[in-house]
Amino acid sequence: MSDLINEYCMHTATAGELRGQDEGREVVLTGWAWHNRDHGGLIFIDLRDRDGYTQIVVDPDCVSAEDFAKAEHVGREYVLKVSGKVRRRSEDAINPNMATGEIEVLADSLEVLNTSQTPPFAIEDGIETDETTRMRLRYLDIRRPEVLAALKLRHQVVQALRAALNKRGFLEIETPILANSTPEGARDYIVPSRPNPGKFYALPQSPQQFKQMLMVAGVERYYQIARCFRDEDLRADRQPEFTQVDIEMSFVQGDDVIRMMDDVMAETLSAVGVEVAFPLKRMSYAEAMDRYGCDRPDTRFGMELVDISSIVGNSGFKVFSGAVQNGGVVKAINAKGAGDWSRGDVEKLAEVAAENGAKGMAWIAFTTDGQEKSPIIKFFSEEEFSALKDAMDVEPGDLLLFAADKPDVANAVLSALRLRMAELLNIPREGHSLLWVVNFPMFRYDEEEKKYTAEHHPFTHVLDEDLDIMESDPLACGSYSYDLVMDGFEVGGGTIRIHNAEEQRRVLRIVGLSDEEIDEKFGHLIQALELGAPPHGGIALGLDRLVMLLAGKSSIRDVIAFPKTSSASDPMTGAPSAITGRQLKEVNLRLL
RNA sequence: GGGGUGUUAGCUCAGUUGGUUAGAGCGCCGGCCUGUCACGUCGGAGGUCGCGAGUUCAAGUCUCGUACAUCCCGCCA
Repeated sequence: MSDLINEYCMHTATAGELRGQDEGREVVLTGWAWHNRDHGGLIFIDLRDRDGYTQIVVDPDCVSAEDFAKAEHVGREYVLKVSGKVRRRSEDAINPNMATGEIEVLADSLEVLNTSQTPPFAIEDGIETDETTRMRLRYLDIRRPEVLAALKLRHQVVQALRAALNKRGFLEIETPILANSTPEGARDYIVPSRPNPGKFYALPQSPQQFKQMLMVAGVERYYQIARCFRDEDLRADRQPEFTQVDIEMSFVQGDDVIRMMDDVMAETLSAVGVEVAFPLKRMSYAEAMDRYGCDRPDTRFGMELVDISSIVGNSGFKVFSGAVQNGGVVKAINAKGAGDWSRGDVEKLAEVAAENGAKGMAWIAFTTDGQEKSPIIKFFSEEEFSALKDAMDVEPGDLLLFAADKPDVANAVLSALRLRMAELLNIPREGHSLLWVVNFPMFRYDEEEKKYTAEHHPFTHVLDEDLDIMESDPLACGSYSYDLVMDGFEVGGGTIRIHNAEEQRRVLRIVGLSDEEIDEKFGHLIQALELGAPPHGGIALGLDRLVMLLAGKSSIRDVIAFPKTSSASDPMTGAPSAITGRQLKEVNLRLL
């Protein structure tokens, strides 16, 4: 393989591969001039390609006067072809900070393949240039080693996943990009159909229905590196188009897919040098909510939520006792190391609580010199306060933060505070922590829409033991569902699907569809289930997020070759842009 | 749709209570330099302070609006 890198092209070696053992080799290198150090009578050019860089020495005794003159005028990012001999550097000239620092290439000829304007930002790691500028000239940005490294890592992850799936008998199959609008879920990107005036395709939010059809088709094991589209507002970890590793398999039940993915992920992470203990730990959705207030907990640190409703539920502090009496809970976290914070700094945290729906945020500080500070201690009896301290494992230097509200609000508030405190206290979060969060509830109740919706999606198989209570008590139904959580991010999610047409109808009725709507919108799916659908299930990995975390980046833009800005535009190409009146007319559209 | 932050030289930033000709580092251009590797050294150029209004004798600085970027909430089955 490595020999083939230097075939079919101008160079005979890459700038990053030369070492001491290559001494004496006659080589031709091509690449970009990174630094040009002109000493008057001797010129050093660092020549960079995608592998690394090598120092070129241009000595007037070894090249023609013409080539030496060319070398004097080589600017940043000039494209060069250099022939010469690999030479071991003298001891005092060895650069230990450079992979190729033991050698240099003494040029015997130099050709400028192309000149370059001076780039607006340095082509090197660690720059702080505004992202818009980098994205406008993304091809320059990708020349920077750290950006290219992220794309290389992405490639390795994809290849490792493919290898792991291939050897387990999965077939890689492509599904349509021009698909149908889905009635529920995110907003679709829509594409007008010229031969069908007034009708539109939708770009797929995921190949969900197609992959289920492939199972009905008898493919048995399928995967796809699938581009997906959602027309919703962006975030650091959300782009309008993103990539899922979409996986589906037949004749599975229960935790079969989880067990398969444990092996696939073990092989994939190992291939990129990340060692994690497999099989991964599993945690029920209920336990994740209870301990972390969140269905995608970052388990690299503690500061877990503690339910203290039974301790303070009858206390004199009306906020706490009132919350419990109204069916709510009182939970708290212990932020160790924040006990000496100023009152002002603590009160600022209340903003985080408020953003997440809290009406206020109670706190108790235990200073390192043994004092207890808080506006609320006076409301507790000695027994209550003592039991509280026991429950929260209090020591001097601790700060307790409380949330008293409906369970979902209290969880959301403390989950956000937990993450914020980890950040503010610089709690170490090195390495990676992966786990499965399993058994999500099948339904949740949407207060605004006044109806039930599917927690994962309406194709999820209800737990066998809950099938009988689906209509009578939907919220009590569990499901065969699993999220792969890594470092506090959902990097994958899947379910065992419904393969029984009648169960599928029942679920769709519960989420508010009439029989007519079911036939209209999901008729093809129901029919497929009626034509011999095997039991099946699968998962989709968020490739961008997975690679982002493995690359240690904080935005998926850093692991996408050509990402979009937060307004979903591309500064390089200018997309999206206006189209001509003729184009509009051809697809029967008129702008408002 | 809402909130926070930002926008000054090619890049990263500073710019005091509103007050003379808006600064620095890096980069760039020119000269010198045979062992540098963030080369060194001497000299030089480079600005519609995002855009538009307003207040004022006077606006980079204050007010309002707006554009773009970024983070978050809503949204993302």
